[in-house]
Amino acid sequence: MKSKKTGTKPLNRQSLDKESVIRAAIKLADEGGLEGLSMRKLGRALGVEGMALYHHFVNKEALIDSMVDRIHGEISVPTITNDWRLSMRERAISALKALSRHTWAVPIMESRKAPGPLSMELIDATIKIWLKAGFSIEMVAHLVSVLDAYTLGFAQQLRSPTGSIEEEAQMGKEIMANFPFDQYPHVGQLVSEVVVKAGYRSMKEFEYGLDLILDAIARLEPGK
Amino acid sequence: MKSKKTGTKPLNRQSLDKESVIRAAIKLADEGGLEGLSMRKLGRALGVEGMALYHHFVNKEALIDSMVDRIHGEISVPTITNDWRLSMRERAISALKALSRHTWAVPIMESRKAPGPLSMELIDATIKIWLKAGFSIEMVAHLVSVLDAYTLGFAQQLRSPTGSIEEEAQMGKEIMANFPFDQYPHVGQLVSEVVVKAGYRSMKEFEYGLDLILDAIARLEPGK
DNA sequence: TTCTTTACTTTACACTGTAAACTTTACACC
DNA sequence: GGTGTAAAGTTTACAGTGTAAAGTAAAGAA
Repeated sequence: MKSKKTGTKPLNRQSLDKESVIRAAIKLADEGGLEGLSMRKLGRALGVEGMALYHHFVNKEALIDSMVDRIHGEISVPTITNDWRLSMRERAISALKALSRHTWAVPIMESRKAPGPLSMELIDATIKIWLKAGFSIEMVAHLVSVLDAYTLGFAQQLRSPTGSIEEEAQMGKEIMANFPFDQYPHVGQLVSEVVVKAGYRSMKEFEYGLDLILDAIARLEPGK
Repeated sequence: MKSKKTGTKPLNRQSLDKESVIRAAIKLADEGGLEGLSMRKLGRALGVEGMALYHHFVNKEALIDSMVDRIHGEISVPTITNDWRLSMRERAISALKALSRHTWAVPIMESRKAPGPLSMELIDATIKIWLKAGFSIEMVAHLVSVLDAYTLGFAQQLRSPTGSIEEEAQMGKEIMANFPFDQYPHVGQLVSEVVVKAGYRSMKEFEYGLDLILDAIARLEPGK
């Protein structure tokens, strides 16, 4: 508490480093969801007591912040081209892929208190492209909002309670077996004629809405 | 376990009924989020021990299923008119209002194992309108998907960690105060020129994207 | 009065996040 | 070397969680 002349900071032995903790935490969450991630389990996975993690993260929230930022980092930062449509299409598809790899992240992607550097990087590059395409800053806000909302919402809809695709297919059949067609005829039609098909709620389905929105934006392009 | 000739079912004294439990649970979740809702707290709010609730719901999941269905019930079922655009616009706005009243519900709206009757009612009526407008059932699947994804995703973005609007405004100022403008110039521009303004992330912002999508759909209308 | 059914309570258990105090280790400086 | 310091990891503890299992009480039927 008194003098601290030691300029060189002592970097003691450490079996834990932030990066590997975050990686292990994401792995656990991928397997068992966010509620399947506990500090003790995570510690065990790293060969350490749960409390040891508190030397690297002030609390679980901080750890989750880092996890979320790393997911943002998995979304490919759009490169500057003269084709904003292509850039944005790729960005959205990359985002959806990242989110479906880590469905636990979907509900918390946009609602963290402290946006990390990777997410800032991504959003900055995105805005830059819109501006380069000639849209006003107010317009850019609208465009980012609508595209991110659609992507996030679609990813949300992918989150099934079962998890695996096979289980979902199995469940779909069970639902069909005793579906009250007389009560909800239109849902019945949609389920039996469309939903049951493989590929529903797939990347193709996502791209349909994405292109619909991108087309609409293209019609707003300045100078068109 | 043997004979049960008693035709009249004995409805003993009961201080609890499903409906009021669900209402109280929603109130608790509105105030403290889903993670602020515990069986014991809910019991306390109802003047009863937490375990008493398990006579009305097999477990907490079942209770949450009921809560979610009730939120679906707060979304106004679109009425049949000859103007699908108006119906769908109202439906989406009503949905967003319901979701912003109950932000805890957003991440779990579409991912429940057992869709309740109120949500089935709503989706059935919605599909009916699309079909009446002349869209094919495959197309209806696309349209429902894109509109619900956008609505859900926008609601998701409304979920702030702080909760109250005032707190958010306060936080916005703090962020602005030491924002690294040199590092993320474009985000900086967007934040300082658009985000800070009141009304960003408001119903108006939602309607912008909504109309963009509805316009795009209108261009696909059969016979146009 | 006694029996049955149901609503609710009590007790218990394994699990959660994390505060506080402890032990161990590694280096800096004498 | 010895000594001091600080960080890394462990132990213990506490309040809170969902819920299984067993107990209690009250209302109606016989």
